[in-house]
Amino acid sequence: MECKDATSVELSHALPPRVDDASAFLKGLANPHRLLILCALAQGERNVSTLITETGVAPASMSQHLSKLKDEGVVDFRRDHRTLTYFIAHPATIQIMAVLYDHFCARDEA
Amino acid sequence: MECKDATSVELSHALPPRVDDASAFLKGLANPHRLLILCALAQGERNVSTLITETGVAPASMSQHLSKLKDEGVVDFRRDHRTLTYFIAHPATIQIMAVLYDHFCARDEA
DNA sequence: ATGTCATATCATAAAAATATAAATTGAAAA
DNA sequence: TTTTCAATTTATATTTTTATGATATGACAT
Repeated sequence: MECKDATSVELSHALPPRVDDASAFLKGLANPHRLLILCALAQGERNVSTLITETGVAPASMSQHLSKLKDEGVVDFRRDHRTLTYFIAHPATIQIMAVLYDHFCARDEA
Repeated sequence: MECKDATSVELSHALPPRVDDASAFLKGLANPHRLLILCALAQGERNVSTLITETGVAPASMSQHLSKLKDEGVVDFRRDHRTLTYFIAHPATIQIMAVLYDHFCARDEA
């Protein structure tokens, strides 16, 4: 059996034991502000101040969102002098955003 | 510019106006029971009783989950005699589940 | 018309997610 | 060592999500 792509058979047999992890990961992305943050990070790494400016999300809220994204392994950060630089750490993130783009942006759909 | 796949440029420019819709769609999938339901539906259409048996989700809860999935356009149903047959209505759903499979099942990752 | 069965809806309670304001940390400049 | 600044943490209120039990709907068989 091929294992590179997911068929409906694999989805229904292999995914169920992992639905908790998978849904936790999806929950990490399933918020407008976090998607906005990830759109910014998709262009390249950003420090927190920049993310706050670019997205308009309030500082405390930003910290909480970044913390949640970090907990789920979606992003990671590095310390540069006294700023924290965040970046997308998980390849699945970009893949899922690509599906969203295809669905909501590439075609003109309500 | 190519439009078939999403680059980081497209993600950061095209997705932001649609983050509310995109995150609503993701929220539809971001629950263990709903993922379980979708895994069953990935094998083929199912009536509600079958879904209840296969997933172990309680009837009232099942109705609410199906209702939410329907609201987001993830699934749709058809009436057969006196049972309702649900099926996956959105192609993006399978694509996202395939990404989850790749990430959580194809590789052995914690 | 009555009963049965599949499914949905309602009402409610408990848990999780989110935003905001205030206080804290901690690295670096002065 | 005091100040400053970036970012986080804490506390709290609001909203959203979810599960459960009870009730309702609606198609079909009797």
